[in-house]
Amino acid sequence: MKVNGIIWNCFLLLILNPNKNLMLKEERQHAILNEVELHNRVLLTDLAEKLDVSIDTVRRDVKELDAENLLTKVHGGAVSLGFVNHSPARSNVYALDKKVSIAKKASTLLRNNSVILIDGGTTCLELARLLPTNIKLTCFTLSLPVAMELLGKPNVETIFIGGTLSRDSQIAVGSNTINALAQIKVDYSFIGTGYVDAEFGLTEFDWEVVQTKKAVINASKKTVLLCISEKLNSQHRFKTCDLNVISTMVTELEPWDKKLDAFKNMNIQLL
Amino acid sequence: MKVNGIIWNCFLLLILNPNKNLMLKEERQHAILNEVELHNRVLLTDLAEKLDVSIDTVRRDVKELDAENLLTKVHGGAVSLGFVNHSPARSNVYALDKKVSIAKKASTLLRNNSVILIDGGTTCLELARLLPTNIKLTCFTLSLPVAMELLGKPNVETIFIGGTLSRDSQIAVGSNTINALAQIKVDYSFIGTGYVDAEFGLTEFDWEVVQTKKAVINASKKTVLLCISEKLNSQHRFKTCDLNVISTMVTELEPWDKKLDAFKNMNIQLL
DNA sequence: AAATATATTGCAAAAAACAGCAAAATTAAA
DNA sequence: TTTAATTTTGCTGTTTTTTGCAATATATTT
Repeated sequence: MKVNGIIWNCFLLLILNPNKNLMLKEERQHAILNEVELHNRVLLTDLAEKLDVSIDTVRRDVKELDAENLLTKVHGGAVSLGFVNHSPARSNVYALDKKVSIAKKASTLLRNNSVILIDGGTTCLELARLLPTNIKLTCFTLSLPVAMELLGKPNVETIFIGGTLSRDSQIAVGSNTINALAQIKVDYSFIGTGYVDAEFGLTEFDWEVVQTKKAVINASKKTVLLCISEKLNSQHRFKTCDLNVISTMVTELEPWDKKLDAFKNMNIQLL
Repeated sequence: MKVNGIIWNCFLLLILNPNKNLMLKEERQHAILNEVELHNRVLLTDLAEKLDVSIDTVRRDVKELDAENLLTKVHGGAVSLGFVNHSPARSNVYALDKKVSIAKKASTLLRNNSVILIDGGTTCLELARLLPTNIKLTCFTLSLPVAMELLGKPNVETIFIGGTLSRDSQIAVGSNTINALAQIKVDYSFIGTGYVDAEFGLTEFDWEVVQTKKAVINASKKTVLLCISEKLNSQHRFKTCDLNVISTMVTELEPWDKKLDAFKNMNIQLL
């Protein structure tokens, strides 16, 4: 009788479990936070689809997370705190240790008197922070936080590429910026990306950011992509470029890691 | 894989069930804790099933464990302690000092759809911070901190004038900046100054900054000087301009204050 | 100004939490 | 061993929380 009940429950479990992906609210909010930290910006509709709940639920979750100061709710979506919060204390950068290791590896590419360009995003910001102090650099940037960081480096001459400022990415965008970029050619540009896929290349959430990144790539002899492995094999709406325009890709993984297999025969230096 | 786990649980249940009476409360709570630590989260219903006790019992257990701070009880289940995010709890408390009154007075000059330029310096930064939120503005700036501040204003479109960044003043300077400024004409520019004197005009410590400020003044129909009274009647090496090119001077003093006597018959609006 | 997208609000169904109570199990004492 | 006291457990009905839906309001874009 009792055993019958157990068998019955087992049966039910077997039948029903694959269908229902039951999720705790906390778990869901955790996933949302993760997504926001990873991509800096997400749409409520995308979240709802990904988590398989109604948009209302996602909206309520985001509202709560915003109230707890864990992210910033914006019209139609949410952005990470780091993007609107200009506090020098970046203790809450997502996957900071990975980004630090990426930045360290990337900085080995630098030579004395190199002319470089550093893009926006938390990984690039980390590079700016960890630039070696023993070599002289001329550094262009269009990111406000990166520029702030570079000002603290005595060995770096910083040139800000002006233009209309994008609120959430905190970088200069628009025609002005693109024109200014057209007039320079740097040795290396270090760029981040919202999403990267071996097949679809680099993609972004924001169309204007894509235009700017394209101009950045054109303004550099070699382009270095800084990207934590979590972003590999993801994609979004707007395409920046194919992977073959990237000279070097830096992740926190060892170059021979299996996760990088898809990128190995693509004429990209893996670091 | 998931199904295998379920089958395995069923099997365990069937085997172990006759012994279930041996399971003490403490033992059960230990099992719950184990499950939570293992999977970071757990549903009460799953626990009840797994441990073959009523949901109420599990609930009470989880409640106790929560009271002992061994896990965190949430609606529908429990999550491990490390799982819940401890909020960074940023406290954005910034003290409003005397410059606020200057900034407030200056902001009364603004009209809807005004195109303005805000210079660097702490007083100008305060203006950026206190810009009214109810009128739309297009705002140029060459100051990094001001730009950061402006990004937080939803009603302000911010354009950064690029150029080489000056380390100590945190503004863009140099030929690039001056060229860019030559191409715009704003309604109002709000500038600070290192030193001001009724006779000698505006002077600065830094030659490059002077060049930039000159270009700013040229790029504006009207120039507003923001200046705390402490700076009145002081001068330095490099001259920016005479006082007669200034349209409005804003101090924290009342316009009729005796300290402003020297500026009263100079065709300058005192605010 | 119209059209679209996003927010807000109220509501109802489902799930979960809670409080009180009685049966069962455990413990303590005779 | 038996009995009484205490704790634990499961059940019931009620309250609260969560969630999705629909209608309305607000915001954004064209």
